[in-house]
Formats: sequence, C-alpha cells, structure tokens
Amino acid sequence: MTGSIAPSEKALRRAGIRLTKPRKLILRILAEAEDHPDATEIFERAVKMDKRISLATVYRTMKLLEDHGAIERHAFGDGPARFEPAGGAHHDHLIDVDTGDVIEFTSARIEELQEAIAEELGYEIVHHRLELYGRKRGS
Amino acid sequence: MTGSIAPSEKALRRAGIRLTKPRKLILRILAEAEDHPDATEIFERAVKMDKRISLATVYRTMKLLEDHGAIERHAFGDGPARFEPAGGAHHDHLIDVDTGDVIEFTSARIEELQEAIAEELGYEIVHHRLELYGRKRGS
DNA sequence: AATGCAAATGAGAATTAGTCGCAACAAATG
DNA sequence: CATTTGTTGCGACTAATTCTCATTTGCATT
Repeated sequence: MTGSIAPSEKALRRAGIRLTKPRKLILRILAEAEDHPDATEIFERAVKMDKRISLATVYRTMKLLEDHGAIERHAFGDGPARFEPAGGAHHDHLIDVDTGDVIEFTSARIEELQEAIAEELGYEIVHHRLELYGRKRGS
Repeated sequence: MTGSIAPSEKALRRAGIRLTKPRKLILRILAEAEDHPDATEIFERAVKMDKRISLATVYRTMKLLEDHGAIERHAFGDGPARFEPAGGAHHDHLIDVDTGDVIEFTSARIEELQEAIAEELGYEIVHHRLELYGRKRGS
C-alpha cells in the first residue's frame, strides 16, 4: 500500500555521500522492499545481485543512511534491528506475534497524549516508540 | 516511591518452582531494587552475597520468572534487557536520553486508544510497548 | 535423618547481532 | 586518466544471551 519511498540518490550525493556500487544496490533493495527487512535479509537480497557484497557493508550502510535520516531503525521484540525507508509520514507498528507481520498505523490522538505526558513530567520528546504486539481475532 | 513488589516465594513454590539458593538470592535482589537492573547488574549484586553464583543462572532465572509473570523484561533502546518485578499496575516508560534515567507513567487514555486501533485492524493486543525518549526541558 | 532422583547449577563453549582494523580498491574531482 | 580520500571485503573481535554437560541440590519419601 505504501510503496515505500526510496531515499533519493541525489539527496545523498548532495550530502557528500559517495554513491558506491554496494550503496546503490542497498538503496534499490530498500526501495523495492514492501516489508521491514533486517540486515541479514538485506544482505541476502543483495548477494543475489552482486556476489561480492559483504554483510559488514550492509551494517555500515544502514548506519550511514540512518544518520542521514534516510531510513528508520526498529527493534521489534528482541530480534535483530529492522529497517524501512524514512520520509513517509510518521507511523507506529502493530506486530503480529504469530507471523511476525508488521502493520503500520498512525494516531494523532496518541501522539498528542504523549506530548502532554512528557510535558507534565518536564520533558521534551526526542523520539518515541509505540508497538502493539497482537494476534488476529479468531486465531 | 513504588518500592517494587517482590514476586512471592510462596506463589512460585505453589507453581512447582524449586526454591534454590540462587533463586532466592535473585528474588531478594529484585525485591530490593529501586531501579531496572540488567542481567549483569543483577549478577554483580548477587556475587557480593554469594561468590558461587553464575551469570547463566541469572539469565535462566530471569526467563523463568518472566514466564511465570513474576517480572517484566524491557529492552530500552539497544542495550541489554532490563528487568523489574511485575505485579504493580501496568505502566509505560519515559527514558531520559541524557542520563538514562527511567520514569514510569500511565495513561488510561492511551491504553484505550491502543485497544481501539488494534480492534480496527482486526487484532487483539497481547502486549505493547510505549517508550518516550526525552530530554529535560531547559537542558 | 538418610536416600533417590529429577531439576538446577556453574563453567565454559557456542551463537547471534553487530562492530572494528586494515590492506586493496574505486568514486569523485580536476 | 591520475590523484586522493572515502569505501569495501575480510576476518578478528565484542557484547548479550543461550546451550551443553558433568556435578550438585532441593525436596518428597522412607
């Protein structure tokens, strides 16, 4: 549904990032991903197109892209970090505990309440994390 | 303020859990903890009272207690899992990004909204995680 | 109190997720 | 197309946690 927005190569180049072959490949994989892949999954998809790529480069690139706000890093439950292109509207996640599927949702009301709570405690929110872990009704 | 409720030895014994020396020790440490210690911290506190205890036992006991609903496991940011006795009212956390301090809070309104969202997506919430990462106003 | 035995422990090896150092390599720039 | 400086691939390394297995211990029974 989202069709996930790819972090544009142009924008990265403008930020002084070198557009290397592995980076272009990873960018393409992220652009085509409809899910929230972890580093290993990205690596596996990448190897299919360029046998030479290394897992370390995937990790390094993920960090680079994260630092440049091009992707978001999530840590659902305990497993490995999972990534998705940023740039779309902010959203939270509902994780299907049986299948691992991730469903995105938003709630302006919840965001407001969070702000209000932080305010009351004397804090300013830097970022937040809201994850619902659920099971399909009637399973 | 909370004084954190200790998971009672009696309740565990009733559930068929053997009350071993290391387990009693860990239970005592949790009962006395005013913070949200991770496995290593619990281990260090334990070693002070019984040099024989092993880190593996701490991990095993944490899993055991979690499975029995006696404690809650949290994974703030990326670091190690941190624990706290369960049994108190449900609460969420605000983490001070500068100091690492954890402040507990509750919001019935947010809980309701979460339920409503899950409902709308056809899910039943098994558990959730709401963390606000913030900075003290005027820092 | 002594006994039996399943369950739990300690010590260390193994696993998982991620990071680091370094020599070889390849983008960008002129 | 040569230079330079950032990037890559590889393997070694770390941190957190789990596993293996020989030994010990809780506890129900004698």
